[in-house]
Amino acid sequence: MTAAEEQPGSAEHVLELVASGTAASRADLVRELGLAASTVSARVQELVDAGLLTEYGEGASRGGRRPRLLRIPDSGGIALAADLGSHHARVGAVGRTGATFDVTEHSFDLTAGPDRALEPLVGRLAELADRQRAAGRTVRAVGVGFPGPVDTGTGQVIAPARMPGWHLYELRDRLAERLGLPVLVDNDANMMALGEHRAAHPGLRHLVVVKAGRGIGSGVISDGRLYRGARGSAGDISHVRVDAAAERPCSCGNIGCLETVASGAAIAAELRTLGIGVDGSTDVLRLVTDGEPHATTLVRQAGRHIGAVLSVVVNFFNPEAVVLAGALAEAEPLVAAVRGMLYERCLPMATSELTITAATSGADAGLLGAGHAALRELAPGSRPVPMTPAAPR
Amino acid sequence: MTAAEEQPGSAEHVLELVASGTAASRADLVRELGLAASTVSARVQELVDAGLLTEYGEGASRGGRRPRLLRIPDSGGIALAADLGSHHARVGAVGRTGATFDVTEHSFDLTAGPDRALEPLVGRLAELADRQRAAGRTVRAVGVGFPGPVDTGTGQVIAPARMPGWHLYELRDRLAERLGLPVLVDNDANMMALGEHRAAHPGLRHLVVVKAGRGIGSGVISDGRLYRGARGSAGDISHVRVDAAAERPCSCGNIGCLETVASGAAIAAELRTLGIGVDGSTDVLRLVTDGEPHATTLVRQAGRHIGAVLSVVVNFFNPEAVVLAGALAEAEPLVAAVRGMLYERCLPMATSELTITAATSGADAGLLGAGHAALRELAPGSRPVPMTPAAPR
DNA sequence: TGGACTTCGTTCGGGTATCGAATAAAGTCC
DNA sequence: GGACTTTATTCGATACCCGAACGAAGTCCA
Repeated sequence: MTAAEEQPGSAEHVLELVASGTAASRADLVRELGLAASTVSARVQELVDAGLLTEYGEGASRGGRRPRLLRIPDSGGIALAADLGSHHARVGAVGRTGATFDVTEHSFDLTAGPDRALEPLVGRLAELADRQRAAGRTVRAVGVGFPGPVDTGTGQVIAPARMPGWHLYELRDRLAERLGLPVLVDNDANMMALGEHRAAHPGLRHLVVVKAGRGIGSGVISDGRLYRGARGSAGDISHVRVDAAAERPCSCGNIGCLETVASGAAIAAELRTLGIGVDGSTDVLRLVTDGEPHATTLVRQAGRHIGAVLSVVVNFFNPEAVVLAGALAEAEPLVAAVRGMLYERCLPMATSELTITAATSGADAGLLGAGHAALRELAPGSRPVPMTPAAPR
Repeated sequence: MTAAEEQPGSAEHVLELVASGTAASRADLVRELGLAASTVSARVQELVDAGLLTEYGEGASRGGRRPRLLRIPDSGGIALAADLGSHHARVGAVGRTGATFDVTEHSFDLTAGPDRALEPLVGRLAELADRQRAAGRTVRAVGVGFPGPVDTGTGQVIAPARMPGWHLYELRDRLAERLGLPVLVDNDANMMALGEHRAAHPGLRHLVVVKAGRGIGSGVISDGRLYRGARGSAGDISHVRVDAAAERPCSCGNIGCLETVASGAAIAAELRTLGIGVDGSTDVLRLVTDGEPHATTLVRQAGRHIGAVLSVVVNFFNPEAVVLAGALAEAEPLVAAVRGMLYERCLPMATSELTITAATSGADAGLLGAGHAALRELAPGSRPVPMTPAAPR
């Protein structure tokens, strides 16, 4: 069972079941969807005709006629995806199956403001699109994860800390205009949550994905869908007050935020005061894996702080899993510290069946989520623009 | 627009729109449901025939034919509701309109264990049922709010603190058996959340209702529906660690929980050490309204502690409203302290349109929620048991 | 080796829910 | 007193889904 709660039998639902590997034949779909075999047969035929689904031979018999296997052809449509960080960008293509193609990482300066940052990004994406088209794949949409708040209704960036010039920038529309493709923009932690959910934990209904990198953010999956909250700011744990952060001023204008003691940026700053030269959170990670004691201590402490905040979240939200993503999540001490804190502080009922783990899709989680979201939202189960003018509901 | 996300046009949805006052005529329903007028007309006719909906004259013209007003007759079915506390029980009847009838409060000892507590409860409910039937109303179901964790699947109580003998007690089935009616049991904070949502804030999608009484609990409405989390323990904020609680042992077996410094029980205990005789949280409330300085200080401090924990919840969950319910919520200093804490600590984005308020349905919130939930779940829009064998889905 | 049974998939007739147009009823407004 | 609104119902037309029947392809065992 997939977690998504769509109309059973919608084209999107069928594609998702096949893409995720949950269903590989019409008979599987009948079981998963709970619809009549005749209905499924008709729906599948439509999708095959539309080129969104392909048959490729037959599977093993289970005591009767062999099933005719279904697959999603990557030629049926891919999305370009970009996972933006403040100083780097990861760019690649994502197919409906969850496969990624042609993933590259570039250094790239978001803090220079939209005017300076947009060009290189558009350039990378346009080149990627060309290469994908040359490989015979249809580019249907673009998904972008941005390291700051995004108004998903308008596609504008909202008051990101430490990134002057971006406030109210219409990132979605500008990219769409330049690339000639529909674009979806969302917060990077939300994209990661979507990616980890689809790639590593489909089936889970309630999931919190924490991104611990230069900054700290989290994306929330509730009832199998991304939860954004009233104003789209759900998932923020970065600006929770932590006693250990005392009076430290935070980029948000408040004091004592979690971010000031547990983010990659904070740890790097602390290491620099100790005379250890580090640049970003990947440097911090490297020091930890090399066994540098100060870095290890600081990372472990960061994990404790994050765990303390998450203990409130886990008691309140009672998720099935907490996934740690971002550069620092690759540091074992951080994961261990979070685990310890959660098991110590949370109610047994909340942790007894809780999975606490590092992201399995690793650095590509954000990319996957962005690509998936774009395909789902912008390239639904039919040709470019369906004739029906967006059913009034 | 109501927040509930049901099949548009389901009998339940229609009844809810009428009950909440959102729709008062067929034309209103057409607008709200987005269905064709003919469809709505047919559906309404069915409901009128079934006695679940009544016409009562005509409304004001809006420039054309006058609408024929629809109303939910309370004779169409009510639920018995009980809001249980550790030392008292509030019992009453709830109609589909949200009206309450014949509400009474009894002292009653849950801590004496199920065998001693069940009889009086059954007695009260049976008497109430008799009176309601004598008044010409059909009793369709029973809803019960229990002050502790409940497995809503089985209707069993789960390991409640300080209430020996209740673990795994099949409260739902025992009551159903004794009363001869379908029974719904859930945690009291959940019931309160449902009640406040329906009665005071329909239309809001994301809502946290905090019950501050003898204990502290919260109920969460997400996407217009009660959110229970993976194992049904969502909404717990009582056992979050608070620095001010230091090493105080908590009923949950851990130390330093919010409950040990901010619950009515904790405040009462503290007052007793000061030589002030108090019994329950209503006593505490009385002292505060009388201006007793120690009580006021303690309550204000409790508000700060609760607010500090809620600030994490508000940042993370980004609700549209935080509603304070339970006895202590009637103390102004507590509400003020929570407000202050949230505005000070949360992100502006999370609080700029956040409503923070005391429960408007007051002491009846839990009753209302229990009644509503029972009617919704157990007495859907038709006669006792529909012929269709619970559509396989 | 050949039936009996299983699994997979399609075809086809029928049921149900909803829609839209036509119609009627009742009122407002100038 | 007509022109236009709003409300409500009636009546085919339609889309969607189901179930039964059937065909196709395989397994299993005597």
